[in-house]
This record gives sequence, structure tokens and C-alpha cells, in this order.
Amino acid sequence: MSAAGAKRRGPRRDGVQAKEAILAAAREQFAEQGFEGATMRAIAAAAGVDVALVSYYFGSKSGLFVESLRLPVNPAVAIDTLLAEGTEDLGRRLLTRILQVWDEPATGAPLVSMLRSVSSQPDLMRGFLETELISRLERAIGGPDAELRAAAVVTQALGLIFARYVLRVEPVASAAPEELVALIGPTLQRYLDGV
Amino acid sequence: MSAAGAKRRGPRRDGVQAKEAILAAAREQFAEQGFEGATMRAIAAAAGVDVALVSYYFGSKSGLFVESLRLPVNPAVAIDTLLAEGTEDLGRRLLTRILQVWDEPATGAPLVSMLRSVSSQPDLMRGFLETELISRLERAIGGPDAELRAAAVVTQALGLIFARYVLRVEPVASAAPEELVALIGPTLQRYLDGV
DNA sequence: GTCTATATATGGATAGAC
DNA sequence: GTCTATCCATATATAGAC
Repeated sequence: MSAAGAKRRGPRRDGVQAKEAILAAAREQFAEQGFEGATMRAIAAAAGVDVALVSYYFGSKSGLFVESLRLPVNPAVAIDTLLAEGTEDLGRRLLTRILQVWDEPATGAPLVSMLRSVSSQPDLMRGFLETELISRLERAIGGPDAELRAAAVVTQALGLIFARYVLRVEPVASAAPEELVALIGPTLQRYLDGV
Repeated sequence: MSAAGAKRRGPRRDGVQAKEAILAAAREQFAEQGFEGATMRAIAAAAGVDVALVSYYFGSKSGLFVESLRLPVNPAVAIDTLLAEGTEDLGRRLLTRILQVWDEPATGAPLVSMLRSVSSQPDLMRGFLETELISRLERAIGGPDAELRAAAVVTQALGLIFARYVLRVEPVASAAPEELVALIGPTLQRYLDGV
């Protein structure tokens, strides 16, 4: 039926849904290559679809990543939302939001299981942190050493999350969110401000 | 107790070295029960030796832990050494020491591989962090919320270590130690001081 | 009810006998 | 090198005071 040369258009007839095929290919590519190493073109090719379809279904590479891991929230989008509300008091607001998402079982549980498996897939998280979180924060805060300061924010948040939700170290694990915000929020703010 | 009443003394005659037997038992117990859950009495019993021998060979539970994981340094001892030099500028000194140990391949490599496997053994690290690091820092700094502030120090250090040595996130992974000390040292100091 | 005191158990560390 | 005995710190339980 399909003409030789040009790709055919219209719905696939092999019974495989394109969206599912892309997700399957993405999981494989992300696992093998890490977030940065995997390319949308390679994923599309492996799924047997056109690259444009990936953007059509998932909006962005980070959106595809989030859905491929079945994560409940997209950290990149969450950061953009916070930044859109201005940079004032960003440290506390950022931390408050982080604790909200991770404390809520419905959203936190998948994140914890994702983080648990990170040690075996360091490339995956490194790429995501670098290109989706650190560079986003860097652009927003500016100033000298913006990249290093943005990365410092990530180290503090990562360490808190790891201690509270994965290791469950006391008294961090059962501290009230407000206590943690009061103690650690200013740290994030200091990194953001560049003191 | 042995059936005859008193335990026998003198060297073992079963050819198994007591030290090795203790190490083997310790690895098993630590893995199953975590650091806090494992008891020196249980380890000694499993090894078929008296409890006192464990202290004799390894000095302390944390010493046994360190040797059972073949770690190059004992963090608890390292902290005590730093504290013995006073609490002045402790944040920077602590961070400087951490970076020295982890940056040096001979000492850092075993630590990294240990940290990689932590996700599958959260009890192990939780117990060690709580009873060997956080409580030590807590006693040294005192003041209100000393325990939470000590724990905050651990979250920042842990996040930095995880980002720099396990995930190798840039620009944290290739930043100069002095840069990191200048940026993050004050954070540790703030937690220690209680602001 | 909450708070304090004392009892009891557990577990780590040390000194000294053998 | 190995074991006995003991000490000390911590955690849990119970009883009585207020």
C-alpha cells in the first residue's frame, strides 16, 4: 500500500499505539544512554515513528522523561512556575514546594522509588539535573558564578531529599516542613543571591 | 554459655581466626539488621567469640563497621579529631577535610562504591549517620535544635558528596575544592552556629 | 491527664584476671 | 588472646504525686 520513497502518513496499521511505542523506546534509550545521551531522534527511530510525533505527544524531552519514569510532576515545569512568580523569597518557596510534593504519598512515592534506583543509573539523573534544573536556575539568578550557585542549590535540596525520604534519617525524616523551611530555606536563598 | 559451665580460655583450636570470624559475622549482621539493629553481642555470638574480643580487635562498633566495609577512614574518628581542634571555623575545616578524603582516589574510591550501594541498604547508613555523625555533632555544638542543625549539616554534606562523586554533576564535579569551601562552608557554619 | 521518679532491660566500652 | 566482671549511657516501663 505505501508508496516507495516517501514516508506514509495516517494511522499505523500494526496495532501498536505510537505513544506506547515511544514510551517503550524512551525507557530503553534513557536507561542505556542517560538523559543527555539519549536523543529524541534515536528514540523516534527506535519506536518507528517520526520525531515530530514525540514532541506532539510529550511536548518536550523532559516531558517524555517524566512520563517514561511515570513521575507525577515535572521538576522543570515546577521550577518555571515558581520563577514566573518572581525571584523574591525564592529559597523558601522552592523548598516549601519540594516538601509538599515529596511529603504527599501520591506524588512522593514514585519519586522516592525513582531516586532509589539512581545509583545504578547516574547518567540519567546527572543529565536531567544539569540540563533541566541547574541551567534553568542559572539563567534565572544570573550574576557571577551563577552556574555553581545554582548547582549548590541542587546539592542542598538533593541531600535533604535523600536524607528525609530515602534514608529516613532522624530528626530530618519527621521534622515539620516549616522547621526545615526555616532552617534550610535561607541556605537556598544565600546560594541564589550569591551573598 | 558452654555446657560444662565456664567458657574455655586460650587460643581457638578450630583454625578459624577470631578476627576473620568476627568480620564475617559483622558483615552479615550489618547487612541484615543495619548499623543500629546489629548488636556487638549478636555479632560475637554468631562468630563464636566473647563480646570483649570485638572491642579488643576493633576498638568500637564504628571501627568494626568501617573495617567490615573496608572503608579507608572512620568518619566518626575524623569528626572527633576536627572537634578536638576547637569549634572555630568548623564549617570550612569540616568541608575541606571531606573534600580531601573524597578527592583522593585511594580513599575516595572505596567510599564512592560504598555510597552507590546505599540505596539498597538504607538502614545501614541511616543508623551510622544518626548514631555516629549527627549525635556527635549535636553534642559538640549544643544550643536549641542542636540535633536538627547537626542533621542539616549532614544533609548538605551528603548532597554535595552525592552530586560531586556519585552523579558527577557539573559544575560541582570539577569545581576546585577552594571554590566549594568558599560557597558551601558558610552554610555548614550557619547550621553549626544556629544562625 | 501530665509530670517526675524509680525500676528494669539493653547494648557498648573497659580493666584486669588468666 | 581470651574471658569475667563491671561500668555507663540510653531506652522503655511502671508507679505515684500533683
